[in-house]
Amino acid sequence: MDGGVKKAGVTSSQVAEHAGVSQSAVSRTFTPGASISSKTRQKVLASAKVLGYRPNAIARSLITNRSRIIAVVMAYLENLFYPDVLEELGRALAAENYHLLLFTGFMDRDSDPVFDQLMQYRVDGIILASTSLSSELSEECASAGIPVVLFNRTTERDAVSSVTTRNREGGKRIAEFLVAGGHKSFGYIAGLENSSTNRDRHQGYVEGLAGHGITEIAYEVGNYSRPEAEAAARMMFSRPDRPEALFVANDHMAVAVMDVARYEFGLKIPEDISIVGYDDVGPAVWRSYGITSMSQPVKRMVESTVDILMDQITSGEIEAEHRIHNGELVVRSSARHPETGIVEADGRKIFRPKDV
Amino acid sequence: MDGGVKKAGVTSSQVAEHAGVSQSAVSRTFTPGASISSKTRQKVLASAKVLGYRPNAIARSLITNRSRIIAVVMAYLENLFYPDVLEELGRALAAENYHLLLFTGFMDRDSDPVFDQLMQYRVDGIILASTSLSSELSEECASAGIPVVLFNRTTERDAVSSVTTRNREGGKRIAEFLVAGGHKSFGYIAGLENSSTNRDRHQGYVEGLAGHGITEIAYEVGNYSRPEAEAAARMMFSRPDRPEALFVANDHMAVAVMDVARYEFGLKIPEDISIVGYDDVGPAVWRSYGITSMSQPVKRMVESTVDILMDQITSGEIEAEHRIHNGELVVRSSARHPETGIVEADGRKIFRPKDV
DNA sequence: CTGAAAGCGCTTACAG
DNA sequence: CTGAAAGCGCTTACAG
Repeated sequence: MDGGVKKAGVTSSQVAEHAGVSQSAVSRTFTPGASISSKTRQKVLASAKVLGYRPNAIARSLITNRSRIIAVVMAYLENLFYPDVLEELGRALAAENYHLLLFTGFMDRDSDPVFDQLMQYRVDGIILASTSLSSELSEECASAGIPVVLFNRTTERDAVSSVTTRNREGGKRIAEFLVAGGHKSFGYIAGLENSSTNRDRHQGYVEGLAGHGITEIAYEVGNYSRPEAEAAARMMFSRPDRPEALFVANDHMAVAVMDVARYEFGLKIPEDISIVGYDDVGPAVWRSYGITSMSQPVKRMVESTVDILMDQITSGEIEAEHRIHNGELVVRSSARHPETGIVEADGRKIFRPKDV
Repeated sequence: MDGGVKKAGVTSSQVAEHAGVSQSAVSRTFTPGASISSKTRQKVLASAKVLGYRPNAIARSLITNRSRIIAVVMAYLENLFYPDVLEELGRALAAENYHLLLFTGFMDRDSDPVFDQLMQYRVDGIILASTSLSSELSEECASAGIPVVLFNRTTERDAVSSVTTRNREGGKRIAEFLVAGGHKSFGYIAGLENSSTNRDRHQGYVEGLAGHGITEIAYEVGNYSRPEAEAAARMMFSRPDRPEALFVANDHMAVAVMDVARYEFGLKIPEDISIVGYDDVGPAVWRSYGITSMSQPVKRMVESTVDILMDQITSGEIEAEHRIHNGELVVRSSARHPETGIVEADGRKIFRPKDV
């Protein structure tokens, strides 16, 4: 009965003694690429097994100055896009033998304490995947010599690496789609107004519509939050000039907007109103919603993110890099279809106008 | 231009030199409760600020034998219940000054490599919040002297701490509700058949129905996966003896089942079929689904989990503890309402039969 | 309250 | 290929 007492944890010295070799030999056995004879190695491995030895990653970190830990800051996970990203990150980092220290659940912009924690753990890299964290934080990290990648956002100054999709082109594509669908009046429900994703998507939408001589766009703000999106939708649908076509800045909000449209205003989708979203995530795919939505290729975005990090960690060079991926406008049933421009690809319907 | 070069990181010795005190004094300044004069403390703090010093948590861990890291193993995040839990855990652990090392994105039962990682980082505690991990793993951890809490599941032998809700009572309550609603035929769509949640919910359901002389229950398996739940629903709805009332083992599956019912079989909910779920999470609340569902009090469950962990860490005693919370059957529109037993509480409709 | 010193469990030149 | 030794950046008795 040794239950209840925390085992001391067996050390390399104990293994060394048991195997009749030096502590160095034990260390080399567990260091890939270290020079060690197979015979010694076998002896060590055998003893390690008997004693239940595992190298202490903490001690290793201290001396190598590498923690093999990547911090991921993700303020909220309600939007299924983020859990998706997180799962993919878990996979990708594990494949590189890195671990994921998650910072989530604080809902503020007060990121200084977070930063402090990151620094104390000497993380090897940082992924900022939340739209509501300060740009300062990221630059602070970068200037501390820790590789940082912004996921799905950028900062004004582009001193920090980022991975995004062509949000402006996405907004524009959506405008083209809605115009091609024969809609006459347009609206936009914004996300966080000072986020780069919202800014770019909105700008592209405005430009796209302007290209067809349309300059009036009904506008409400949902701040990427479900309740706020509902409120925005109520405002939008109460307008005397309720638009025929609505671009909602992400799917998380679009779902809420559709529910308000159907169950509070009795609107039929897409007969009474066409709705297009962004992210192509979770509920967007479900039959109840079937949202026509710009996709963001999560898997490739995550790959790029980890790529940049690994590059910077191994090279020691921190040079800002910006990887921009392409999305597709996946066509489902939440918006009227245009007569042309819809093609089949990978079993999905995609909007690809000829002139693009 | 020092960009590109990883800064060495300033140490306590450097701060000591700068402040003209011993390295011990610096350490004491950053150790809450250590005996240090306010004067020395101020000097140290000033120097630390100038130099940008932060204690190295890795070095601290090595000597204190406390990493202040809790590992959370959560195989998949698709079911919004888990991101919810994760966010809450992030908050609760941060409040205790602990950090969250997340293991996710591997979709198998092969948890041995995970275990190895956990051990190498000398985590202070482990939360197992995924239904697909082996019971072995958890006992292995426990026997290694690391506090482990199973979240939302139990094992046969109850040597490992757990936090759950009364799943059997929940299943029973659902049976009572459906019987009270006047349904005559019943079905069940199971989650992972060997998971404790599924076993208990199913058992309670069966017992509850048996109490009313009902022993025939149409049965399909959805394994807590969306595509499998869809397949199960198709089987269920194709039966000549399609049940009037269906209990789906969690909301994640219930959403999929509702979509299949409505859009593939043209069934009206709840007119043609009543559906009840479990978890009371995310989409359950949305108007498109409005699922009548047993709630699991995530916040309180998380509090209990962190509580148990903190107790065991500080006391050094690892004694299995089982906390069981109560849920409520939250009544919405996915199932026919009984004439009596529905009460209002906290602005929600709850099913609470008198004789319970 | 303060400092000198030992030591946490490793990695890695260095010399053989 | 191997071992003795230094050292990573801290905490914490110990003595004053």
